[in-house]
Amino acid sequence: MEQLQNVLLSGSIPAAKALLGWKLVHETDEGRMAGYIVETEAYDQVDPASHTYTGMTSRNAAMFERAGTLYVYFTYGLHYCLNIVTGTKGEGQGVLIRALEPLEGLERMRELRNTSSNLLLTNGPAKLVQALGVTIADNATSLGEKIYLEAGFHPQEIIQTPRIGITQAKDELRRFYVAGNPYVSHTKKRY
DNA sequence: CTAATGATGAACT
DNA sequence: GTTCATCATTAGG
Repeated sequence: MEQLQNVLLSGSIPAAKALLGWKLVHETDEGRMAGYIVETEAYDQVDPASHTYTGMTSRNAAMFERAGTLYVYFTYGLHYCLNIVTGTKGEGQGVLIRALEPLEGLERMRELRNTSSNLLLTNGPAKLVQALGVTIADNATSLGEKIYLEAGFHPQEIIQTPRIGITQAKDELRRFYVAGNPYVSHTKKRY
């Protein structure tokens, strides 16, 4: 975890890669939900697609905090997504968690997501936030409170691609995922 | 199977 | 008024 903090400090791109395989845990009153991180994207202040590109606003302020802060934002009028802030305080960068492989609390996740398919539980940034029961109230809190990371597995192969759902800087290779993992977003439905 | 679209609100020009 | 780091559903082939 010492190691992890150093990687988070080193910048969003190495952090996005290093976070793959870590277990993201949320302790709630309804139980513990957890999953391996299998897909991420890196954002920083020199990136036109980043919320921090044009500077600090009331929405993105958490991204300018120190590494390990959580940035939860509301988008498209109905969805929330979760980032882990990277870099030093004031840099405005972070890693978007795009997909998890569900591990613990599946029952509760299916309830929150209103689906019976495990594959569709957490294979997208807004989906995993809903499945884990994360809310806007968690914005600007830190890893180590109700939400934290535990050591997981070491990915065998990591694929790097352009990011998803953006129009700016669409050719920058800032998306990373665990090769062959069925819970990666935009995977064909197979159930 | 793939493509189009509606939901729904905050931030920005 | 337009854009958006999205998703579920519907229409089409």
